[in-house]
Amino acid sequence: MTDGRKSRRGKSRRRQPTIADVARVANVSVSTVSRVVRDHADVGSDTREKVLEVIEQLSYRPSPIARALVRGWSQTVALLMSDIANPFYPELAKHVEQEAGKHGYSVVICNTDDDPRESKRIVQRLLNQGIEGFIHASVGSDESGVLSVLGGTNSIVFTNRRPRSTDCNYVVSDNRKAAVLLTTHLLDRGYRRIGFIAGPEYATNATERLEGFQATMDEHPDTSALVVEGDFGPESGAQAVGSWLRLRTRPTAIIGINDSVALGAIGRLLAAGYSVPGDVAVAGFDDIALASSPIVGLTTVAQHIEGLAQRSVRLLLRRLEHGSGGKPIHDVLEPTLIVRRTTTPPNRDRPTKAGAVGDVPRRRESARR
Amino acid sequence: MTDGRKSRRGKSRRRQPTIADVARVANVSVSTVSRVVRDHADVGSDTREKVLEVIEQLSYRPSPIARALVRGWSQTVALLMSDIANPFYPELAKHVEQEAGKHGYSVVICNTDDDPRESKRIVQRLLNQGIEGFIHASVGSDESGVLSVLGGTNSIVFTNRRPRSTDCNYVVSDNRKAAVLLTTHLLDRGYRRIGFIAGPEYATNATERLEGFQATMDEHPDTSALVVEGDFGPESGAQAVGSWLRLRTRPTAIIGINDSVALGAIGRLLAAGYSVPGDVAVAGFDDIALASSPIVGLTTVAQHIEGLAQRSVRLLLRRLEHGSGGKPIHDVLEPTLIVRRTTTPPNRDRPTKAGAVGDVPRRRESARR
DNA sequence: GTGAAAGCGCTAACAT
DNA sequence: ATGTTAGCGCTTTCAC
Repeated sequence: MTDGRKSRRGKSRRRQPTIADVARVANVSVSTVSRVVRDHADVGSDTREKVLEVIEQLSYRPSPIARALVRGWSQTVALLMSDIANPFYPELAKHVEQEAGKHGYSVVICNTDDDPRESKRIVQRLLNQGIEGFIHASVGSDESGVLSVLGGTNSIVFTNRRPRSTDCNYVVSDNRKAAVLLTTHLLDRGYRRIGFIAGPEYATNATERLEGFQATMDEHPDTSALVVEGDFGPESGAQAVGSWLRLRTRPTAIIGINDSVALGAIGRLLAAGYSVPGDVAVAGFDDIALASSPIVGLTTVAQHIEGLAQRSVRLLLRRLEHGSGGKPIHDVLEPTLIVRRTTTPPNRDRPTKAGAVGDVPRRRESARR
Repeated sequence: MTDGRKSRRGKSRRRQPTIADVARVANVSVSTVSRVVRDHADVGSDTREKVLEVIEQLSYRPSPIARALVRGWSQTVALLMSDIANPFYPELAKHVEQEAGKHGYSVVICNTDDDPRESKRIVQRLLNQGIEGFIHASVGSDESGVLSVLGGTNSIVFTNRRPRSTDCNYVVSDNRKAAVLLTTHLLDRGYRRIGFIAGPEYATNATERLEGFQATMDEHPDTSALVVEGDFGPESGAQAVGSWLRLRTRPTAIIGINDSVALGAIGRLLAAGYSVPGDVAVAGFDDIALASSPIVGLTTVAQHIEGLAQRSVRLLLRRLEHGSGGKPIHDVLEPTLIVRRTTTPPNRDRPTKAGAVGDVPRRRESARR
């Protein structure tokens, strides 16, 4: 039964033309068509011409699945992150997607919720679906689990959060230094009692930032540091502020483990009637888009999200395509301090009377009503 | 040559065990293994036991590629959006991903930049990679192009923006009504001169909102409406405000086509020395997470992002799995007005003196310094 | 330069 | 209940 017209699955998908169809119509063999498609040499120019014509006419396109089956790859990588709702990640994802697209790869995006079991499951499922490579932007305690499922370290690069194992490929920014820059800035501005809203212990970017902060504070005996732990969401920023508000000796400046947390902190401060930066200065990390909005004008340390994304993708694809080329690569980018309004009080000698985020000299009395 | 040990490609990938390996070790046929794997009936419980054991032992996992090839599907769908950096989309994506994951599907996320040519290319590439279904959250003028590449309407559902063609499956919210609700709210609050920062004409959600706005304004002769067009980004909000600021008769309330635009508008207002809502009220659409932050407290109309996502996914999977079950489905969700601070001036009779976003009664004089 | 044929790893008739 | 076998659409030796 070489008819080839077996009954198909229930779906009445219009059958796509196959390489065999092209071959038949063009009156050549499938291998010739295959050669043409793959731009292989050894094809008579007139033959090639004709085949190309038929391909066009039938609007044939090679099946990626079949190709993947026989060649062993799928041109798809996955981007793992703890929470896509955290603004940092979409920005990262955007650039990852762009860079991967340039190389003909698609990107699957997955949330891990920082749950090790879930991460493992996700990786399994993705592997099952033929995903070849992974960019993990949120390693936490799931590291070894993921690595074991992957059966190695050659199809994954970590970014944003450095993995524990030094055996892995990763692209991160120098978080410790970022914290040093930021803390120094605050100290220079005269702040002495600084609150630090830390991240979870399993996240190395968080612990490195905390370390940089503490080291810097330790160098200045006349300062005092308050540290509370949170996750990376705005809520934990709000909670931290809530706990500090009850203290007699509140911090005069606050650092959030990232911009989202800082924003959460600011929200809570405003809600409680404090002005930022009039009463309390606030800063974060990452430089998400919102940080530069006049609404907030958040002082922060830029992570160069685009660079992180591009380098991660390139590194991954290199690994994927040229195999395990020797030692793992560790790419560490320089952070940049960006000073904005939330650490720049209008009058640095005394708190403002009415200050609030967005409060600046007025140009007119009012709008018409 | 049934040896099966042909020389593999350059990559020294550790060969994964195949179904044949399992069959050999377990001393059964491949079909039996296949049956076990697929949880098919007609397998002796002891045989099944043994096979399972071998599978475990060899840590065998069926190749998704081969499976996709023979079955014709890949368990992967794509989510198309104009710009993942626009906060609305990550929130949508998150829920889409969650819902799809529940059904064993992965989601590929792609940016179209609202570029018809690019959209078409993307869909082609994805199709080439074996993606089965599409959720298009940003149809614009690319509709017919995409549809033609897809060769039909059965593997795509539109959401967020209604497609032109009524032949398509879509899940959207009632944007016209949303605008009516919002405009009415503003009118009720006493605002008469209202600026509307519209979206591009190719986006139906934008035009529907505009239409609802204008219809409502038309019902009140004592009002005046200003409309400028923008895209969906904060920048266009800022620009619109910029242009209105030069007018003698500025709007006293502003509606952004979405929350991002509204935020951009607020930013510009603050930067120019106006207070929100003291001098100008501002509102948006969508109710992104940030809208509810105390920093902004943005009045908006909720789109119920989660519902949109869930219904879209379910509809798509139903279409994908049960084929073209009759007529296209049009799912329209009810919007909800959410009134917050940006349309609730502290004192409604006259503009406040020092008001600004985040300005509320203070509890203490100041923080210590 | 071109074609025939053997798979890639799996599923689904069709036997038995 | 289990095995045999013919493909899925493509790539890739190996002949001619």
